[in-house]
Amino acid sequence: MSGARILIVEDEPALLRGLKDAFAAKGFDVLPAQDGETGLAYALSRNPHLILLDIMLPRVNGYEICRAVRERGLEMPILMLTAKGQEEDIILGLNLGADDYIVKPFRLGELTARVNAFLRRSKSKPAGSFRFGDCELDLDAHKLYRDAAEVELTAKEFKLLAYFVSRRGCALARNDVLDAVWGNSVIVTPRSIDRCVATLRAKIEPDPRNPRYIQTIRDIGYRFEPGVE
Amino acid sequence: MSGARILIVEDEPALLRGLKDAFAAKGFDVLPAQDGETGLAYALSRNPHLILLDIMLPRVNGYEICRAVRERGLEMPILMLTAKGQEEDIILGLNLGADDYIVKPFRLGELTARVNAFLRRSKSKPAGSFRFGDCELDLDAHKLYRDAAEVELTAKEFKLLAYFVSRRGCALARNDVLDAVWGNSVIVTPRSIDRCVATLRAKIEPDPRNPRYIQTIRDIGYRFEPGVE
DNA sequence: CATGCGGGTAACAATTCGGTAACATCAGGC
DNA sequence: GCCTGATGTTACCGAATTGTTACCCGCATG
Repeated sequence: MSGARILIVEDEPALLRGLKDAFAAKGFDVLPAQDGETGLAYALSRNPHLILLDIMLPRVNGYEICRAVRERGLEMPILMLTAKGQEEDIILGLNLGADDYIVKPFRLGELTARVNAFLRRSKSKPAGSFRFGDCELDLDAHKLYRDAAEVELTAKEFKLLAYFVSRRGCALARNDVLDAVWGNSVIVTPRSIDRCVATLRAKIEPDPRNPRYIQTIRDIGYRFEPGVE
Repeated sequence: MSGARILIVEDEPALLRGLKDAFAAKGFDVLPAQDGETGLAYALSRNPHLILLDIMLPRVNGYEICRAVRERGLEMPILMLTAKGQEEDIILGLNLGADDYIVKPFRLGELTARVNAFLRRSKSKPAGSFRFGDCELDLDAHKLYRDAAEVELTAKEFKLLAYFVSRRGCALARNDVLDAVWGNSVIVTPRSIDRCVATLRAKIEPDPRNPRYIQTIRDIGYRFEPGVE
């Protein structure tokens, strides 16, 4: 998480300095702003990964900054940081597109934990690994393990399984699967899906004749259900 | 418009009920759980779009649920909801993969604003689900649950029920139903509708001979009435 | 060039779904 | 209360969908 660029907009010099030092010490790249105008300018021009935003600011207040940022389609997390603890203020802030609303005085530990929580979420991590039943799909290494033994998957099978995993629990129409796994430009018989599903089942299902993970929905397509073990 | 599915895990009956009613009134589909064990089972099997999680729970506590959910690669927002306001608790919760940590007592308005903020941010726009009586129709998974038990629906039945749900409370002429569910190109006997309605009733009505949800309007067609509880 | 493999198609079997028909029942008009 | 048309119910069958097996084509490799 280190290396993330955080914009901190806070007009009180002592607090701004404290926050700046604290986050810088944790390895963040801090962008400090002492008033609303420069804060907004930074938000729009420097593409911070996250914004800590005081509300009571000279020139442009935090609400306006929040709205302006969202109006331009920017979607980085915004954490409002303020002494105004009235419920209406909080709701207003959240409805303007803020993601969190932290009331002063706050503890630094909690603040950084919340910041990390948001950065963790916004960091896209398509890779990783996923476990279901006695299988583990390693998305980084492109490998499937079953009971700690590696199972060979062909490229198509892997892509299909990865797609299933990413949309677990959802009914997937044949056309969606075709678009996502085969690509919408290629022209293949829809039966190719069934074929590929069959080979996948043979490799991951405890009982391929009675599929448990890859269920078929007649007239629709398939659904991948890791389920509860 | 069907709403997002929210899992609420809370052991105090009064609070659970209050939250359930409040969110249901806002159009959410609420999945209530009174203890950690069922909460975890729901979280893993029912794919909620967001989880409200009490920490102090009988059997399995909120931290464990949170960790178990994240370990399986599930990424829905988790909002912890608890009386433990110590900074260490908050940090622990957030580091375990929770997205927000709300200290009791809290205001309902603030809670719903935070819930909305997270749902707004979640990228995919799921179709959501819809609850009526003891049934829940999951539009994403193409599944129907009745009393937490899955009921198998055929593709036609599902499409018909989904259409009914989308036009709940309206009188629906046979021709409208035919166009919407069968497609205006296919030519079928109007009786096919009755047939399909009959099988649907058998699956969702408490007393299929005295339909409560799918009412027939003589000489017109049908009307789906989820009713109030 | 043979060989092996990935993966797509074709053919066949098994299953299920959904339409239709036929009969029963119900509701409303007279 | 009877008649009539509309809807509920049941049974059945054709057809479409999917599972399964076999085969073929293109490509990489030695």
